[in-house]
Formats: sequence, C-alpha cells, structure tokens
Amino acid sequence: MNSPLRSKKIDQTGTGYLPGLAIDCVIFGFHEQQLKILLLEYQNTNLLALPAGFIQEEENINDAARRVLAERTGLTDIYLDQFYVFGDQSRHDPAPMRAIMEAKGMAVDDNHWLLRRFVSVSYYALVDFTRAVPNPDVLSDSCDWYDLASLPTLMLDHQHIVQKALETLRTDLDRKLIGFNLLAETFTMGELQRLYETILGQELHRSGFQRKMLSLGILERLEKQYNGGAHKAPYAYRFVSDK
Amino acid sequence: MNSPLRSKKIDQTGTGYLPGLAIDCVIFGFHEQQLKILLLEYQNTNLLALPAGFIQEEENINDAARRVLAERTGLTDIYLDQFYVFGDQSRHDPAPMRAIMEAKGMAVDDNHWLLRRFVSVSYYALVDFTRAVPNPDVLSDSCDWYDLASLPTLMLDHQHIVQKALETLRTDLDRKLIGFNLLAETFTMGELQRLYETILGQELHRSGFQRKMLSLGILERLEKQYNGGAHKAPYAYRFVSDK
DNA sequence: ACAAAAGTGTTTTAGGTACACCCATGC
DNA sequence: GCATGGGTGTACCTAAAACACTTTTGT
Repeated sequence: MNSPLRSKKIDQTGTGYLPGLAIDCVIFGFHEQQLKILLLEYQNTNLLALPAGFIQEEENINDAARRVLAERTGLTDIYLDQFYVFGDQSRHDPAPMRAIMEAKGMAVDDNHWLLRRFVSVSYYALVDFTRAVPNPDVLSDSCDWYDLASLPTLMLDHQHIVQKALETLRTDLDRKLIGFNLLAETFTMGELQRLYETILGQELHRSGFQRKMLSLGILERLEKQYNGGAHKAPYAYRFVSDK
Repeated sequence: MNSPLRSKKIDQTGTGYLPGLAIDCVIFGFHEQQLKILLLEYQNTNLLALPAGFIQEEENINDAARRVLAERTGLTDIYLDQFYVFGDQSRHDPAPMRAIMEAKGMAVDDNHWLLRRFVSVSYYALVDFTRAVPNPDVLSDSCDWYDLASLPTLMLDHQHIVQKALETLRTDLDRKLIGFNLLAETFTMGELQRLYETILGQELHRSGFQRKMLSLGILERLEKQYNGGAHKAPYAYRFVSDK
C-alpha cells in the first residue's frame, strides 16, 4: 500500500493519483448502545476529519475505498456502500489542510495539490466494533471512535457528509438488511433491536420486532446464551444470507 | 455556455475543466406507452452514447449536470438525481472516442485528454417528453429518443449505466413520488397507471392503484376530459406538492 | 345492445400495533 | 417472592389484493 497519507513521505505533486478526486468514508460502529463513527485527529490542530484517501491511477474507486477502510480498521471484509458525491465548489477551503501540513512542519506551497479543489466520492461502511483496530494515517495522531449523538465539530463539510450517510443508512436499513454488519457474528434479539432503535432514533415494539426479524428468514437460531443476567437466557442468532 | 462538446472548436487540452471527471445522464421520457431515453449518435461511426459533459473548474457538479440537461433538452426545470459513480478502470477504453474524433476529421494525439481515463458521475433525469427538444452536441449528428425496451448497443459501459439508472428509478418511484415528472402537467389516472406499469415492468390492479394514488394526497382532481373515447370520460389530475 | 374504460364498493388477506401471558434466572 | 428480560399468543386495526358492480361514452 502506498497511499500518500500512509507512506512516511508525503508526495509533493500527487503523482500516481487521479487528480481532484478523493474518497471520504463514514465508518459506523456500534458499542454500548451507541452508534459511533471513526474520526482522525490531526496533530497539533484540533481538527477532526473523516478517514479519506485518493485513487491510484490504475485502481477502481471502490477498491480505493476498501483500501482506505483496510488501512484505518485492519478489516477487509466490510459492508461498504457509495452514497453520494459531494462536488460543490463551496466545499473547497484550503485553510484546514494548510494548517494540518504546517503543524506537521511542512513548507506549504500555495499550489500544493492537497490544497486544490477536490470532489469527494463518499462511502459509508458498517463494521464490527469489536474487530476493528483503528489506525491513524501519517498526517494524524489519532484514529478513534466518536459517539454520533455528541459529535464534535468536523473539518470542512464533513458534518454534512455524516448527516447524509446517516440518512442513507436509515433508509437502507429496512431495504437492504445490513444492520447485522454492525454486530458480532452472533447476537441476541435484544441487541439487534437496540441497534435498530439507535440507528432509527425511535423505540420499537419488542414482540413485533422479533416476529418481523424472524419472518424475514435470514436469522439462524443457535443455543441459548447464559450471560448471568437475572432473567431468562436469550437465544443467540446468526445472520444467514439466502444465496 | 462553453462546454467543449458544444463550442465549435474542441479544446485540445481540456483546460478549464476538472480532469478525469465526467457527467453521464440517463434522460428518461415516456411516450406512447414506452419508456425512452435520450441518446447521441456520433457522426459516421454508428456509435451511440449517453449525453455527457464535463465540470467547469468553478462549477458545482450538480450544476454541470443541469447544464448538460439544458443543452440536450432545452429544459431547465427537470427532476434530476445523482445515482452512482462508475469508477472502474476497466471502463477505460480510448478506442470509441478516438473513432469519433477521427470521423470528425481531427488529428488525434495518443495523449489527448478525451482519451484518458474518466470517472463518471451518473445522473438520471425525468422529463416531460412533449416539452423536450433534443439537441445534438458538436461531436454528434443526432440526439433522439430510443425505446428502453429495445435499446441498441451503446458505447463503453453505457448499457450498464442505463441498467443501474432503471433499477434506481424503480426503487425511487414509490419512495420519492417522482413519476409525475415524466407526464404532462395534467394527466388521467389511466395514463399514470400505464406509466407505473411500464417502469416497473408489471401490471397493477386498477382499483388498488387508483385508491393508493388518491390516498397519497398529492393529486388534485380537475374537470373530466372528453377525449372522444367510447367510454366514460376520465378525470384529469394534476400533481400538487404539499410543501 | 354492446364493448370499452372509468369510478367506486365489497370481501378477503396480510402485516403491523398493542397488549397480555408465561418462562427462566438472580437477588 | 419478585423484578427483569425473553419468548410467544391473541385481539385489533389498517392497508393491500382481488373481485364485483355501476357509469358514461361511441359504435
């Protein structure tokens, strides 16, 4: 992998990448009843941004997105969906990237390729929180999970991108049955319901939810899980694709 | 407007446009119970392609799509939706564009910007067939409607783009209530139903369809239309947005 | 009179909501 | 025993599907 944001040296010209095009990824995770996304914090600037990357000249853009995801989470088998292209010129603002590069001690030319206008092809990804290992890129000193419910201010229009990603996730949740990607291999019906409630931002009726999920024919019931709770042990379930 | 595909002279360098990025438009119309799309035929090559364009350096990409649409149809108030970015390197094939340019009598350099790899941001549009005035660009000698049901072979991966546009239209039809954009200002319930049936590729029950449409509260009933048919005169309806 | 398309009514079915009941477990 | 969370059963309501009936027009 030779992303300019990963290699030790930052390319001065952007050679080898499609110019003016970037990948931004909204990586969702779910932990302790909270929906979270992965953010990078840049060194000495307090700037927070979505994991991003560029597209190699001989690379498919969807593969570039998978590469970014693999670099930031260590995971390769991830649910990933392109959801929008942000291409307004108003989103172009070289100031934050300049601040990041200067904080890195770089001499920054006004014409540096990273300061030019970029069109962002945005993806959202759903990962198993317990399996992801966040990993910062060369320009950032941290890569961590942040609660979606109390998100700090983000760089550029990244807040807007997150908002649109969440809207897409909400409408896709029923249509594409993708929620399971946010859970571990096996899970209880209660965990699944709390996930749905968190994503949709509303409470769901327990019995109806259970019946609907089971009627979809995509859940395999396993043995009961004795977690030591003061109640009946729930069944564990596994998602089974029907292909 | 100074698109290189519209101006009399074709720019040799692509100056003024975002490099490597193109807009492709699947423009749907509906006429005589057929779903149609607008295609360009290039001079002396038998090559058919989707209406396309590039993005000016100071232009929003959605505005670029509107500009392409206005140039090809003469319409400015059009339903338009971004639906996918096609960015596989395998879609890069300079041969057809070279043939088009050579057929135009141009001397074509191997490094000509139009022969390089492009990432396509694709849009679908819904237009009122009776109001659109197809208008070819400078490289093509015709811009006309083609039946979606019996589409000829298209350039590059444009067949694939059309397929994905149609799939998106089908799923959006119920969710976004956009079908009316394909009809004239007023229409009968029968016309609307035949439109839905054509798009979805399946027959719908007449009474259920009528009730469902009326229950949405987005149709205003006007006077009856006496078309001279050997049957009861249908009501005319108009779409009313509820904002 | 009849066919054709339009508008409306009726019955049946399916899915969802709401609520109730019982089960298993730890305190 | 009791609170807690889990699984299932039942009544109810709404929306869709399927079908029937009536209306209006031209031939």
